[in-house]
Amino acid sequence: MDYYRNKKPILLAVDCIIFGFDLESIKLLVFNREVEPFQGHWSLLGSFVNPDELVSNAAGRVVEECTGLNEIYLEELQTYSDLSRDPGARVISIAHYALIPIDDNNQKSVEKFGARWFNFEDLPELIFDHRQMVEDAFEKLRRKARYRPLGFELLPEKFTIPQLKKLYDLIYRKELDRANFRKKILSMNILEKLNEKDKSSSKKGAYFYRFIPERYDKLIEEGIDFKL
Amino acid sequence: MDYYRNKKPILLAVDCIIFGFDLESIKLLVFNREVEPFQGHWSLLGSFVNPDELVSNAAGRVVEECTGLNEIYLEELQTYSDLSRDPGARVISIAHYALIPIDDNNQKSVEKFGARWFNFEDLPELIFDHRQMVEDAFEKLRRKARYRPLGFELLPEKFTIPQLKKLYDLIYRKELDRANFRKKILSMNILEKLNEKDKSSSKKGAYFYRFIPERYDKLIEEGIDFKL
DNA sequence: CCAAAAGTGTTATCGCTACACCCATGA
DNA sequence: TCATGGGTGTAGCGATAACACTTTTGG
Repeated sequence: MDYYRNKKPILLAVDCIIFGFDLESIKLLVFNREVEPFQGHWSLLGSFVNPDELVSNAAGRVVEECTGLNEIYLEELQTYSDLSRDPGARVISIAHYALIPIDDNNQKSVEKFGARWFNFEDLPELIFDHRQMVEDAFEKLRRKARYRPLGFELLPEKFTIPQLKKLYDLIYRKELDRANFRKKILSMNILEKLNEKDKSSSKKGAYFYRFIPERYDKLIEEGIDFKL
Repeated sequence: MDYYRNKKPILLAVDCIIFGFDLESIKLLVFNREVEPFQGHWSLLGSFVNPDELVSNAAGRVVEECTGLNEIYLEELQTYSDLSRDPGARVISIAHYALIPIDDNNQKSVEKFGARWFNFEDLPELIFDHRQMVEDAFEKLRRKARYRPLGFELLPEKFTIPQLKKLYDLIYRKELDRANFRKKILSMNILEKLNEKDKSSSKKGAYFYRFIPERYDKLIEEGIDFKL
């Protein structure tokens, strides 16, 4: 309490909304809080911002600590500053959201760290205003997916068109037309077809594709309209 | 310096990128800094965030102090946290941008406050990273104008279609087609034609319109595509 | 052989672009 | 009457939506 005597400090934190995709469903990474207040409750991953680091670095640090990944899509969402959002102290949080393809590697890191992937449709109760943050982040993700091919950030190196479509079905919360989706995606010229099939979900099998980074980057600069 | 002894504090501020439109050109509100460092240089309007206020309130307060307006479009842009962005101290700034229709009333408030509208095409040098903030804000404005009819926030109650087109010409940095612009706008059903003409810019005169708030709000919820 | 998913083709319609054209009026 | 900016009409094109059809292969 000494700390508060002369000047009530504003503590600055980051919280990360970490989205993942395992080729089946969209997931959210949360972890079981180890400290009071609200020990044992589910929470987004967060941290205070160190006095000598960038805010974006603080967010990157949090994600890396938990997943082992450090070259992922990470973007600032917005600031949350309600006076009573954290009952323990006056903490202003700058929320960030991240996109991660879930694979066995980072699945392990996550477990070691004590975090857990929840189905996005079926989240547990979260502390503070974290639920609101998640909803805001998802809205932004949907919006942004319209003018930037964000979907790819959530997919592994190799993926099939049906898998990609599945992801967009979930982001847009509606079933897109198979045929039209395929045509639209292929017309963008950012995909390379591989000589390999994924047979896990059908007898015929679906060709794997990978995206061509140069084309992808070019597209982002030009700010293509990605309506599906 | 006592202050720094135990804990290096992070100071939290807001800076406001205030866009205006006077039916001729887009303008930016800046003011001549009264305190060191950089006294006498041009700067965005800003303030430290008080310990007991919302970040968004801090931004609203800044805008109101200077323009007298308090029900304007105001939105968070992003955080700027470079360690050396402000040579005087470690200040993290959460930039906001605002949209204001310029009229005689607020023109006066602005002058009284010692601020000044500059043509957006012809800005003076700004301190710190304020130039970067302005560019980021304008980019966001352009982006956002595509899926939300932001233009109206910059116009007075009554305006003509050519005036509205002029504004979009400037936002998109290209001359749109008169005929198509008109059709697109009118097809959205958010405008009401008035029985009054503006004769200031042509012999024939252009009808005034005003927008219908209910329709406008509905449109925003539905998230209409506003590509022009 | 058949069910089920992958992949291709076809058509009608909508919206956008690029114009050409008409209208009103002050100088 | 004519130059000027406001306002309207339309043909052509390209993208999209909807849906039918073909292909592949394990069970």
